[in-house]
Amino acid sequence: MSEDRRLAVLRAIVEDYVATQEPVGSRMLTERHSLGVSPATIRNDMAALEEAGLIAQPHTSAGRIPTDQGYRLFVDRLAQVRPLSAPQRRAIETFLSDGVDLDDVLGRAGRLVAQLTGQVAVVQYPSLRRSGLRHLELVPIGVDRLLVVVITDTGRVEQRILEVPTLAEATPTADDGSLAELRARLNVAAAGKRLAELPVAFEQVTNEVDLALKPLAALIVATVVDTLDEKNEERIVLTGTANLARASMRFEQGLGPVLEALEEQVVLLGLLSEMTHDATLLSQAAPGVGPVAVRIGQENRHEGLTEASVVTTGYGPVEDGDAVAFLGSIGPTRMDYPGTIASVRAVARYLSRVLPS
Amino acid sequence: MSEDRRLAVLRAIVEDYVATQEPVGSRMLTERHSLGVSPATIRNDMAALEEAGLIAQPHTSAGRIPTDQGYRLFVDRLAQVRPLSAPQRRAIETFLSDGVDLDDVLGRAGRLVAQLTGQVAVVQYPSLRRSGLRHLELVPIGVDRLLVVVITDTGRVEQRILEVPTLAEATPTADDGSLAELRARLNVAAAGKRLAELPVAFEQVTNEVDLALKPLAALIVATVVDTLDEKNEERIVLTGTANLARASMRFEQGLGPVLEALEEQVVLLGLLSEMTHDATLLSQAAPGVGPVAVRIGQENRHEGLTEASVVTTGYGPVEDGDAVAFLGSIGPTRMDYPGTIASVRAVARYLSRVLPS
DNA sequence: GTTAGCACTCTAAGCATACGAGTGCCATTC
DNA sequence: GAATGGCACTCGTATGCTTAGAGTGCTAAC
Repeated sequence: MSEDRRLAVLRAIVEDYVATQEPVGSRMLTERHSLGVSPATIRNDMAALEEAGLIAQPHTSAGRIPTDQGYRLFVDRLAQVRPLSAPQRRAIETFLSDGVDLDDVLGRAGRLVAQLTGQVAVVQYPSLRRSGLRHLELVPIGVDRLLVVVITDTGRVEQRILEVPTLAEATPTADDGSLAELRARLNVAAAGKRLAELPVAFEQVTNEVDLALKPLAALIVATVVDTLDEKNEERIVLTGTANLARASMRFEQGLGPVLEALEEQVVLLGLLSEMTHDATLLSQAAPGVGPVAVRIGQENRHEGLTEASVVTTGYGPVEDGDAVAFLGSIGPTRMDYPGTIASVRAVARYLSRVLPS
Repeated sequence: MSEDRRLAVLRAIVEDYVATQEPVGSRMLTERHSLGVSPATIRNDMAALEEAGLIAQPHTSAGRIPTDQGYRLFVDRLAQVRPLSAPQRRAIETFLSDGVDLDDVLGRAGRLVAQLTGQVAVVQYPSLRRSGLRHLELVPIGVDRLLVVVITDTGRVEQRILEVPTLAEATPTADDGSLAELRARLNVAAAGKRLAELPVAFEQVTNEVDLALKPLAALIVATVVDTLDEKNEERIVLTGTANLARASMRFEQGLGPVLEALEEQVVLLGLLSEMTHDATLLSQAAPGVGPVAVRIGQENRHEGLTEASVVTTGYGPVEDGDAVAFLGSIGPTRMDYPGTIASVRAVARYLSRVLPS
């Protein structure tokens, strides 16, 4: 009994099932794929595959469908990379480079992935902590408020309004002059640093600065640090939710749980960060391209996502082996893995190229 | 035949149908509501209501369900305002005031509406054109780029990166000094103006400024104007899409079309702006509260929304009779209109109060 | 190791029946 | 004239039954 043919059968089952959405039997298989053997032989192989937990039958007299483990094996060893067509690539590139700012570019990236994969796209904004600070701006508003604007080298802009009831009293000289000084000092201190390193750098500034400015400086530093707080630092865009509805029949339990899971950004963020660090899930790191991570069905620890698979990859500059941000596609376990992987990877690559440098 | 009782019957039908999701017959009606008449009488009334196009029966031997026009009449004349409970109000207020910045506050508002109504919430960011400019910031990036940050008095921050290949040449003095001057001039010119009026004000600055700075100034002005361009100026957040799935059975045609419609921001924006100007759809403008607009089923011109109703109201400061932005809730035609209206109105009110002033 | 044949299983589809909720109408009552 | 009780009628849904077909597992032959 040839091991190779068994795997060929598994691949055929996965491909057919993904294409037709229906359990595939031994006869169909021999008809559609030229395996060179009879249905009976296939049946034997299928029995073995089922024994190995790679396929299963929904009910006794139905064809086979791949299990999560079957998909896993398919993705890891059987899937053939199918690069996008040249026109597709060009479309991606031009569409992305038309973006006017970060919001726009990431929005476009999401729409691209959603359209290419026919699934839900998820795009994570560049991590604040891993970004560098490009500029810190302080804008006084009225008499007792201060707008703190943080601009990263990845193009993210975060702002926070600061109530400074003591702005006028404690720093009577805090006209634009001394505020400008403070701004200049902070910017110098932050130059070239990553945002995660800022607290330390800023502390020094707080110490060096005029006594009168100290409380204000401390407040500003606290705000910036708070802005970088784990909870607030990540931001995610979802696109293509409508695609889910079109594929709703593919979810046994309805898409309620799936939508719920997707709506909880916490869940998504957890998922993404897990996938980043889980090396065993990384698949086919082609040369020159970041690895693509795939999570299949139950591998997502989340209850609402047991019937879904997630395909992600990093984009943007890579630092310390970790990419700055991630994007991916989410769909039913029975998805077109090669196509999804190719799309996600392509968009990520062009996105990295287009992003403000 | 009492006209009053007929309307009472309509109200009862709407309320029962919304509650049970099933066509309501004459018997049920007499059992659940004390109308003081027999089923036979109700049947006569129902025949009249059907004649008037206010109710219909899905099939010959089923109960009646309200038509879009039936809901319309219910909303306009029969719905009783049901204010939220005191704890609910307090919850809204505290939850909203915990927001740290505009993004956060509007996100919270969306989640509130979604949770209160059990439907999809839509929140429009304060219109840029109707906002005032609080501050315009110019940040040089590298040698040939300029980051233009526009901060409105409604708390919105929009940024755009400007490629200025001639920054170094055309304005060799364009160190921080002359840039600061330009910034100062622009800010002075813009003081107190609404963003829509900026182009005119800025043109003057462009004329007054040093010859060397002119091209740069023109470029900046063009960028700001472009940022305010109709297409880019509006931004919308959707929340609670998962709620749709839970109510998916209420949409005959599945929620595919609905999700598609919601995902097209253009559609939503059109809808919102139409509703703003369509006075005939405004319902019950209670004293001291902005009017709430309701669109029912086919009244939404959009194909995907024929089975959906939209409830919106303005929030934020009112200028020239128009609110600065809108928020609302979208659900199946068979929704709890009084509840939805109350929730939307309440959140809008507190939102207006909490927003940065 | 592969194949053909065959009995067996189980689902989906079709169909006929029965049930019941609800209506419309008419004759009757107040 | 409005409200009511009674009654025949409609029609969708649930139920039970049968059938067709796809697919399997097993065994014996190649």
